[in-house]
Amino acid sequence: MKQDVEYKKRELLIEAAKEEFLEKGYNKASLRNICAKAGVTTGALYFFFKNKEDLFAEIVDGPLNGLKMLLARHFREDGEQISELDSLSNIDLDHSDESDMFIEYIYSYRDSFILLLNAAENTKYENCVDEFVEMLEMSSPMVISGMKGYTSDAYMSHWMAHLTIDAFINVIKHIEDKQEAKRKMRPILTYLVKGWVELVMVRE
Amino acid sequence: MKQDVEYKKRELLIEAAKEEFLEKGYNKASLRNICAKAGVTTGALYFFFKNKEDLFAEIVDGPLNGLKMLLARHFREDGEQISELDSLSNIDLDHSDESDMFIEYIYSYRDSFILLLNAAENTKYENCVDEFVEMLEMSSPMVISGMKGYTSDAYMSHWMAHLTIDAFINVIKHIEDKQEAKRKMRPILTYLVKGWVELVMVRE
Amino acid sequence: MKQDVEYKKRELLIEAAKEEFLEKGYNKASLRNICAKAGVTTGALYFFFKNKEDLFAEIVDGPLNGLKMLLARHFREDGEQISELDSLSNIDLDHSDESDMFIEYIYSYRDSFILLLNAAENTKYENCVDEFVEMLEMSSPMVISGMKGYTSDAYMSHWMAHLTIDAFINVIKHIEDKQEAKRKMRPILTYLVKGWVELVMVRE
Amino acid sequence: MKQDVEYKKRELLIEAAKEEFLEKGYNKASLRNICAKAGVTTGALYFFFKNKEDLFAEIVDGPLNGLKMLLARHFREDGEQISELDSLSNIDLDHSDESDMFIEYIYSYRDSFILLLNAAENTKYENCVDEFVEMLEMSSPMVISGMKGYTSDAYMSHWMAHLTIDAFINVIKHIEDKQEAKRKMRPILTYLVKGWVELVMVRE
DNA sequence: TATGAATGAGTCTTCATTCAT
DNA sequence: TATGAATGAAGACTCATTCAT
Repeated sequence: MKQDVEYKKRELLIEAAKEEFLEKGYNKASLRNICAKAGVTTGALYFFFKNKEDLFAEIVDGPLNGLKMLLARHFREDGEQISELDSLSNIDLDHSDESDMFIEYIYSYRDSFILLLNAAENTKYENCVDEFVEMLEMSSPMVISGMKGYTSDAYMSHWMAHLTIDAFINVIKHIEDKQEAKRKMRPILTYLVKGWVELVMVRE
Repeated sequence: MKQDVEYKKRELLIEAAKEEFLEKGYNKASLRNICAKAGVTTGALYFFFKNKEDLFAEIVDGPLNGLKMLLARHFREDGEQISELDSLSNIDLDHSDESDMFIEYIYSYRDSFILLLNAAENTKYENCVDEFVEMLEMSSPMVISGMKGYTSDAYMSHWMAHLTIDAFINVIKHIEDKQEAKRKMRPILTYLVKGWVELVMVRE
Repeated sequence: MKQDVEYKKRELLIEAAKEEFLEKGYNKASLRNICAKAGVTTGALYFFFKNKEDLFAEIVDGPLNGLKMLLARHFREDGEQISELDSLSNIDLDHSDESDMFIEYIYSYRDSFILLLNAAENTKYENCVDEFVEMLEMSSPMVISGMKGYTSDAYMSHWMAHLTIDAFINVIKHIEDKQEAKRKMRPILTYLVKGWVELVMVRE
Repeated sequence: MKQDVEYKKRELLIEAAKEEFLEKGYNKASLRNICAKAGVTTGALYFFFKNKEDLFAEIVDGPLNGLKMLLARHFREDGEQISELDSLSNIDLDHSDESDMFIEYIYSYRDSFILLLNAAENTKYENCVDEFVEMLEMSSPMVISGMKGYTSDAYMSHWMAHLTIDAFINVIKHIEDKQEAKRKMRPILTYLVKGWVELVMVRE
């Protein structure tokens, strides 16, 4: 009973924080406002969270790590799969399933990801996008070098990684409906895969 | 003599402001700090500039408008050129010259553009990128509808515009050397043009 | 115990504010000074009060509204009483009791009223005197038109209202002792009532 | 020629100052604004006027002193006249001519007097009204004591002086047209004179 | 758990005034 | 005469954070 109430206060704070951070960004967001919105006192906030950054982290950290793990696993499996191919023509250009999975995951925490993308300035998360770019960028040489007769162009690898991540970000930011997002993502991804093949892969 | 000194103070303020805005973003940038860095009193800043936003604008507005005008002219000319084509195969995939010109212009005010891209939150410029996306997005239907037998896919037009602008932004943000930037931009642009042709143009 | 101390700080702020506002007027009054006088930090003031105007209002609003209600009731009763008269000669020229009552009320918040009269420039209260003039001015036609054979001169009504209110204001401003104020007010009021009868009432 | 231009600047400053002081009051009036309105630089203002207070004085001091002198002369003559009376019934209740004269004078500098009445807070002129009250208050005993068998009630003398001055002030503040002002003032003055006779004069 | 009073450094901005030119 | 750059103190107000209770 008591616990319910207490738990609720924490939840209320997090919901209020989401709103405030989203509306004003990390810096301009006011803890006072958040407390007021949540109908809670300043002190209470500091019972549940260490400080402003911690409050932000609480909203954002879980989903972000989840996505990182998902991606890491994806890249691992991708590497294993491709290393079994022996011809360029056998590459699977259709990545709809993976794309759908990512969208599925991200959209179940869309609030948090929107926060990460739009309201994380002056936070340790402000460059989190770069991490994803880097993960993608790093994975491609491993994948490609697994193929006979091919090596990857470092620079193009970087830029394709950027474009790919940006494509996801654009979808996440501007399309609210999950199914719609999946649908829109697929053709874009097909185009991007062609980019990887044409620009990044170089015949030795 | 005197004039030199006076002129210098304004310049010093602008230089200090660039540094501070870049380092902390618009919001967190402190006018006190800027004045201190410039070796000037608070009042002096308010002699030269109306307020914080005006100081930021002074750094950023000129270059931004210049680019807008450059782009507007480009799109106009592009439309005229293409409308004379009568076959898809005649489309010029090489946009190196235009690309070089944009890079050339942007890099002559790179400080300002970096500020616009990284430090314009809570400024009237915070969505300036969207304007460029929109300009590009809007220009493509006009260009394509000028070609016999083709029409443009609205959604893909939007996403290609996004990717194209993002590509430029990535270069501007991460490559310091102008010539290097030009060199890197060319193949990316070629790839992007292919995207426009493949994804956006639809046979009627 | 604790409560005493906390309560005191708010009180201290209000007392310091009264002093400062009185001495310098609303505009020139400095919140810093007020806090210093009260031995409190700037933030504390903003915990208790929303802003400068709110601090002023806190001192002044209650007493002012009280007086308005008192007057409203007085005018209502006055109207009822007089409407029962049928001859000018029956008008009661002695308003000592009402006068005493108003003085009594006002002097129990004299600080606040002095503030309203001398230090409310640039405040929403700066024209509060006019409101009282208007109340008085509006009430007289109602009263007079209730009497057979008489109507009121609009212009004289306005000026008598002004003089009447001014008479009270002069007393409040310059006489510190409540009993003294009552005593001084009475003959003045008698004279003023004669003015109402002679100048404002017109035989139809 | 040159002098014309220079003279004009001073005039422009004074006109701009009148506007600004009237609109914002002495404190809130900004010298910068005044200079801007006048199309003149800050330095120029300080060539013509010593400082803010001096600028205000320049607008207000002449008319104010003129009125003081007018009043002083009036009181002197009044004293001489009345001292020749030997009966209360011979007192002239009609002061229209004097009233008209004061109104005439005041309205030829109405801007300045409005400034004195509404915008002189924190100025050495902020209590100038009191001076007039005092002049009037002081003159009446002299006048009355010149009459056989009468003496004046000090307190009532003070309050009648207040009411009389207030009556003028109300007219000046709220009636724009000079002739209208004269007309409105006359009956009020008649009433006030009766007050002086009834309340202030006491049979020995 | 939670309160809420209090901190104090910090924010942007405005101002009357000065002074070398 | 007049400029206009520069001063520097002061203005109201906000903030994340702390702590005795």
